[in-house]
Amino acid sequence: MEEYTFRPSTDSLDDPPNSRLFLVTSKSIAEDVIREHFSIYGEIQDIWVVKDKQTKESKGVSFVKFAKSSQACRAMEEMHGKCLAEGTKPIKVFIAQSRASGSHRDVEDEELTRIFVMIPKSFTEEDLKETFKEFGDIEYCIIIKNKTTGESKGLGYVRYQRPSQAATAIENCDKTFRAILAEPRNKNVSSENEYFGNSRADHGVNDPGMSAYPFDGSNYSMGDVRGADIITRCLMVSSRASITQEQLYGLFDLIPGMEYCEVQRDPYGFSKGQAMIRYNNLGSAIYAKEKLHGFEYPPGNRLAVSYVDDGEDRSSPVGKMAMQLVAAQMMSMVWSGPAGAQLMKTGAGYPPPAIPQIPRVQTDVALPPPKKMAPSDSRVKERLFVVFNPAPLPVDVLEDVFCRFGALLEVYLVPGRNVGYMKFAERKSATEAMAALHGKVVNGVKMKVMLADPPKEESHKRQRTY
DNA sequence: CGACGGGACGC
DNA sequence: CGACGGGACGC
Repeated sequence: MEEYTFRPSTDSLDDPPNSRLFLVTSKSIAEDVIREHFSIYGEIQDIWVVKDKQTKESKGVSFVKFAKSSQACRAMEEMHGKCLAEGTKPIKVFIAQSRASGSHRDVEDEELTRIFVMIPKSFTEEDLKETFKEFGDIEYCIIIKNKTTGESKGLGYVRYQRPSQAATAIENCDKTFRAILAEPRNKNVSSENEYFGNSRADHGVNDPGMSAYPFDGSNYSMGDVRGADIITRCLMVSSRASITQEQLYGLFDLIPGMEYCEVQRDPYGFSKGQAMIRYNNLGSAIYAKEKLHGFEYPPGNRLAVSYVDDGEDRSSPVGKMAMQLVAAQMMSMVWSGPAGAQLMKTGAGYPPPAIPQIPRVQTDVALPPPKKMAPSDSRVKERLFVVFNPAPLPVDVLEDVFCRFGALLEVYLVPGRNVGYMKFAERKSATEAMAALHGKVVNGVKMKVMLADPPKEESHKRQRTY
């Protein structure tokens, strides 16, 4: 263990980065004079006038620690070259070198005015400028692109006129941009990089198309549209393997509007492998039939879904034709995707019935309906640690499943491992997701769902500037 | 038992 | 030229 060392709680040396000023003044300038002139720029956490140990005389050097980098930068910009008292020399003001660096070279504006951001691939340089101009005068914006295809890499630089503007952007822009100060271009890779070439650019690890994702239910072709079919809100599900009420409910409830679900039982209480499902609207029933007929659930067990005559009055030929017309339109829409939906909208003269999302998950647990993800700048209140067997589920499936308990912030899969983390903005959402999903199977993948241990406190190598 | 990311610029 | 002190009481 280390010796006990005193760690001040308020100003941790240079936290946040670039929040401390280095002043060169006349030796007659005292702390109170500095405070007088600098406190208007923000919250001063510490002022230290360096003095000779013996004589106690000022060495004409001081440090001023602000709460924020933007405050320190502003003070530097405004105060550099000013005189703090009659007959004293103009002061010099710089951002202090970080204590650890050991260097006493002046920190130049060049290093303080350019930020590096992560942006959507669709962002143009104009988009970038529009987004970041609210924080200050932009000198230029550049997006890093693939040199051959011209495609954006989702990274950009924004150069501001002044350090305080760059600092303000880093402090206040949306967290999803991950804004940090850009490393200066010149002084590049020499010391801390490996000797073997570039590497590190593209680890193409998690290819979603290749992921171990045994069943997604999307490839099963639909049944023919036969005029003789009766179409009802009521469905019969047949399965050779026995399925519990809860499993079936969870599966068919993925389509909104289910109002009845019951597994048929024989006199001994065992499932006969048949169940009745009813939806409160025809569209959902049609959709369920087309999507779940032939669906493998559990994996290897193909479900058969058919319409059941529910005794509803269908005697009117007009009514029957209308229903079948609706059914045919919906199926063509499913076949041809959104374009078909557009055609139908204009062709039929009335808006199509709402089509639920394609069920992407099959699971042995009844899931609540999906909820919105938490805002991306929310604080992480709880993390779940999930172990997958035999292989991780795709991120989009995990988002779909874990978001249903609310406040899901992010899904992170550890590359090359069968584990991942689910970040939540609410503790309750996390614990409810854990209670509902631990030990359960989704798309053939069994999950262990536990509270994550706190991340290991690594040395603050990567400094964040907010 | 399984465990902690992501991001760098043709001079 | 102009660069690194102070000093502490909890889960």
